[in-house]
Amino acid sequence: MSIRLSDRELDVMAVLWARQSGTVAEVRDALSDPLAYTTVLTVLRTLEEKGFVDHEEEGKAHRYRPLVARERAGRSALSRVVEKLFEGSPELLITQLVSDRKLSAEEIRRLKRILDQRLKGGAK
Amino acid sequence: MSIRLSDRELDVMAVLWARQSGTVAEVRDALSDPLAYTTVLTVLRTLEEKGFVDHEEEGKAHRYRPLVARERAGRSALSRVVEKLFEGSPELLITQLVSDRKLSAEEIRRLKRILDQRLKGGAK
DNA sequence: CAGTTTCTACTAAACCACTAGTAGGAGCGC
DNA sequence: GCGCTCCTACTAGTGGTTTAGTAGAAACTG
Repeated sequence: MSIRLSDRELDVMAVLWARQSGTVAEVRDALSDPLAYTTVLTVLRTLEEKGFVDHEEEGKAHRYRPLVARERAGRSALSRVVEKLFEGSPELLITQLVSDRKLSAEEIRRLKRILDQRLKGGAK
Repeated sequence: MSIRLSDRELDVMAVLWARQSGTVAEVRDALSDPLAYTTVLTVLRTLEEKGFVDHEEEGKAHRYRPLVARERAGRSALSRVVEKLFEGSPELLITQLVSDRKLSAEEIRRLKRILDQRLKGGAK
């Protein structure tokens, strides 16, 4: 089942993924855009409504936790991008990413190692 | 400058990228979802307003052409995904894509070759 | 305990995405 | 020419996203 997050929801989730959990005030402080307290609260509530986060009481405040892992959300987003913008070909996507030289030599070497492992143990 | 396409706009752009150009009727036929003629027209018009497509007269109809390349749109979308969902690390993204075993052994070998080339000639 | 701060719950307004209908022009078919 | 079809232009409604204000409870501050 695919995960769908709006831009702002994604910002908020990113904070929760990074910190494991957060109150409204904590999330608000961590966001790069200056938003009203109640705005952040509203976003968290809609995220909860959609089942992407949870909360427990902490004093009189609520502490929110992500219910979906960053990996799962990443997978979802990536599928969409591959599908719509890279003709369904992950290879094409990686090729473009690599040729855009956003990777250091060290990272490229690490990736080669990962590919090798996949080639060896990969089947199954 | 970053390119921003809504879901439906992306569907339409995908058709234009695939066919090089298209009239409203052609795009409509190529879309997988059954949309009203005027709906497709509206999407094309907003795309034009945003500067992502162009059109020329063709008889009494309009023939639309993409003004942005698929690569550029892909780059934009990918940056956002890397940023928000993979902690700014393209390497992490590729790692997940590869470990999700969406790639055949043949594709992995091709990728290794690309990485090698980047390692050799890569520094520019 | 009165004032201030901190919090949630509720409400709301602006904007955009998405969908499609209606009007009216242009051309074809007979 | 009359009707049918195909086309654009304009209009509009629904719903989601984003933002934030107001109300009122709870707790801290002196």
